Amino acid sequence: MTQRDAPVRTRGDSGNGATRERNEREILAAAERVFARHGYRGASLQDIAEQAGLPKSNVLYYMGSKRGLYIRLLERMMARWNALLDDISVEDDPAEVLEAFIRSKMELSRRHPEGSRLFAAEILGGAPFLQEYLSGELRDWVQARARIFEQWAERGLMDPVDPVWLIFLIWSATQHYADFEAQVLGITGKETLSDADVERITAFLTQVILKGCGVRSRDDRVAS
Amino acid sequence: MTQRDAPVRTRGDSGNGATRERNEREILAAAERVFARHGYRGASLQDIAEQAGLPKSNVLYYMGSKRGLYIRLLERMMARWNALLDDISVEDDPAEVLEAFIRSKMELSRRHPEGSRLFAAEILGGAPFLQEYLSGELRDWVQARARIFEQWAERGLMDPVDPVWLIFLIWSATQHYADFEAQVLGITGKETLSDADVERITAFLTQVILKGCGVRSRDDRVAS
DNA sequence: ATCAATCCTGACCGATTGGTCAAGATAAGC
DNA sequence: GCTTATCTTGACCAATCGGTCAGGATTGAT
Repeated sequence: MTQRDAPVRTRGDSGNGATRERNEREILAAAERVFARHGYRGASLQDIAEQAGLPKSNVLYYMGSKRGLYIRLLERMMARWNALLDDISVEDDPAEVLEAFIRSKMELSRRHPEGSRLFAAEILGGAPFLQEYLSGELRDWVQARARIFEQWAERGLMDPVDPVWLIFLIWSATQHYADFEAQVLGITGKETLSDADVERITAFLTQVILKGCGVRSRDDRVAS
Repeated sequence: MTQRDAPVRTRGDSGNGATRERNEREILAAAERVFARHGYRGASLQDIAEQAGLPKSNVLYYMGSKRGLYIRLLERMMARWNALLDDISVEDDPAEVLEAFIRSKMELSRRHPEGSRLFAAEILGGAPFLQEYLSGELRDWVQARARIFEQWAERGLMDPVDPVWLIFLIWSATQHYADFEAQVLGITGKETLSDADVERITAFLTQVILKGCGVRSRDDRVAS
């Protein structure tokens, strides 16, 4: 019952510190795959350990517990997410902002499909570990964006659509290609989605959503 | 290893047949909840049995095996899905068809949120039980719709957008409110989505998607 | 070379997993 | 009232679960 100290590596990170780093990376990658595929309960440390090429004990040595490993993965994904949430202002061009919004979200789903699916599985299961984040940080972020969208609408730069539903629309449409990849591939008959496919999808979503919201570029504001 | 016959109830379904029916319904409902929340691997028969108010042995008596129960639930959900896939023709009005498409998909997600999440969890896990369905039946269905959308575009009734991406857009946007319910509620601060909320969301999606695809009603075809 | 800290892992733990089975309870047909 | 088929369930099984721990291997500083 004594607390096992997390190994603190103050110095000498070269040498075998490289092993540690590689092992941790391998474990995190394997765990992300397994948790994404089977959810928190359905994932087994044995499975994760095998995919990481390590004995199960070693996984626990590095990560402490299944729960801790899972939370660490969630936090890593939230960090990736926050990294692309730069501030926007009412003065920005709606078309540019929305396109950048769609594009960056699409890139995130593409660059980290397993993390995206891990997040999806967490929400699907009722978000037991993320409820605070959703109704706290993320909620504030959404509210802030929503207010800007409304101001754009007041200035006639876009239709007066409900900004929160708009954000959900963009999230769902972009996340779909990571979370439902199996469905997309099965229906299209492709084995993978190429960069060109993703580019076409991004362009399609941008076009439909911007047009659908009546977004006018700042340049042709006069010509309604 | 002898095959356990599925109890065949040829006659006398009244009387205690009602018990059977009620038990089966209860088990299926409980199983849908548990599988949706935790995925196939993460769900436990013990949990399902408790939620159904029956001993675990009884669940196995009715359903045979975990795998069989899961497949039965998937098939029930596919049946619900197929029930609203009525045929459409090039002669139909694109605006009407697309709105009905969005609306019926939205209603399905609302009426059977657990089933929707069960389906989502299956796809998230790589669709191990549904791959044939996806690359078979469903693919054909999508291709057929896609061809009609293209013909509408040729006739100038809508923009020449890629019809498959359009179908995915509608699927993702509507399914989002069931699958990511926890996120939607957390961010909006609501406890549930009311009928009025759903109606507003449906109207929003219809408006944005139809406008975004440049759908013109058959009536004002002349006035482009 | 020595010593202490860190790393690594096989053996093991109680709990839980999906599934089996035998035996008792219940109901229907004659 | 008896027989037969269906229903119900606690006891039980091997396998796997997350986690612990002792102790050997490895490493870096001196």
